[in-house]
Amino acid sequence: MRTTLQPGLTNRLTKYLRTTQQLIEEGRDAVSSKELGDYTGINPVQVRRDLNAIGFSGTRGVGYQAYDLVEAVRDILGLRQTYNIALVGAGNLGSAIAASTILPKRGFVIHDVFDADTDKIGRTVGNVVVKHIDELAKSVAEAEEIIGIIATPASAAQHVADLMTEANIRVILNYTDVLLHVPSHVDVHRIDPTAQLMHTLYYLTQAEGQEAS
Amino acid sequence: MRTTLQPGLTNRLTKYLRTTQQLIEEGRDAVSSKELGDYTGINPVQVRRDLNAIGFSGTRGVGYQAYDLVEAVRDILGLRQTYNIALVGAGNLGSAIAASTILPKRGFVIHDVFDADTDKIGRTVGNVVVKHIDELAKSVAEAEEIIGIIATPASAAQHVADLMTEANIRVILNYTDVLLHVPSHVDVHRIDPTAQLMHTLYYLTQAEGQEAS
DNA sequence: GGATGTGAACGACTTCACAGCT
DNA sequence: AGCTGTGAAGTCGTTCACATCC
Repeated sequence: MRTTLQPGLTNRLTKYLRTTQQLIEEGRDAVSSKELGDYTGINPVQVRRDLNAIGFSGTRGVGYQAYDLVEAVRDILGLRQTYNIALVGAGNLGSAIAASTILPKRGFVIHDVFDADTDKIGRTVGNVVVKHIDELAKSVAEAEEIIGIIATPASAAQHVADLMTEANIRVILNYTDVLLHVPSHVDVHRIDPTAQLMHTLYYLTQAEGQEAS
Repeated sequence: MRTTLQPGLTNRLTKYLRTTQQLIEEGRDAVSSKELGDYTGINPVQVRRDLNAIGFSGTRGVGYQAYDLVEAVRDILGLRQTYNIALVGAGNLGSAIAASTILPKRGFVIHDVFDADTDKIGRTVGNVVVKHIDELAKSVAEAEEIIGIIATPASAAQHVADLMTEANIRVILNYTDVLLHVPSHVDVHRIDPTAQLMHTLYYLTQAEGQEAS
């Protein structure tokens, strides 16, 4: 009986996963709920409740076994498989994304890179040769890609989104500034650094205002 | 009596702000709570409650006046001022960030760009001349910067974070993959595209598993 | 008709407090 | 001593349903 987990829980589990993976890289063996709470901004009690909810136990006085925790969460979230990604845009941003280690470490592989600029076709970005955007549909089908990243100039974003939709891409990561219009079965995620900034700055300026009292 | 808004609310307000601004760019005049809900993933009822909570009213049968809404939210969040940002890392990623329109549109200005590579010093990135990382403390003080962006290779990230902390930076946007250790008065935000991916893919694969029934 | 505004019930998250293991 | 595990109370967010107004 594999019941679907609640949205909030899956969200938090991914955070535990990322921070624990990184603590392991630092050589850590066990992690406490307090630590996970500090790094993720989630209440320690909530952390314990969540890990408990997925049937994972720690040892009192010590914490949770880091490696086991990672495995347990990956199992629960079904993150054992690798996903191929189609990246469109081979400029500065696209090159940076293709070269980054963040995606591969989490089981995502930039399998194809596309661009409309014929000068860029054939160049290598990351480990991948840049293809022309016209080949997107074919490549996406062949590599069974369901995730697309848009790292083009803003002016091309909607067009690329349309191409991706036609090619049966289901999830789009949008690094541009434009609001994409897509069918409801396609999930768009914006990478917007200001979202977090605005939120934080509100509290920062509030705090400053109160320091006078 | 300017009471501090609840965390959840400010978070949601920033989302309404961004999408409304972009709808305005598309020439839209009025927005409905349903639309805002669709684009932000927030329940329309919640949208109405939130706008109500900050004392902003729409017109029934029509929606909310887009321009007025933007102004109202900016007032409430105190986002009238402009913030200068210190960006460290003038490689592909740093260049892309400096050239992007996302930040300036929201009142953030990349005022200084730093790098450790002497070959890059003096080059222009975005509209800014790259300085050596040693000048960070001085520049940050002069421009009264409280926000720093780390767009360096992962190996340099912690060192840069230390420099920023010493220079009195209060908010750090971390584009690298490493877990930064900073004093508790410094806010670190990770730009991690996989966070949203993992969450979405969980539901996508769950749904596929159930299509058979 | 179409959208806002709002009461009421529900569910999720937070927090306190404390028992229990190592 | 330190950290997990958990009951219970309180707060916040979500959703349904429907009245209200343009």
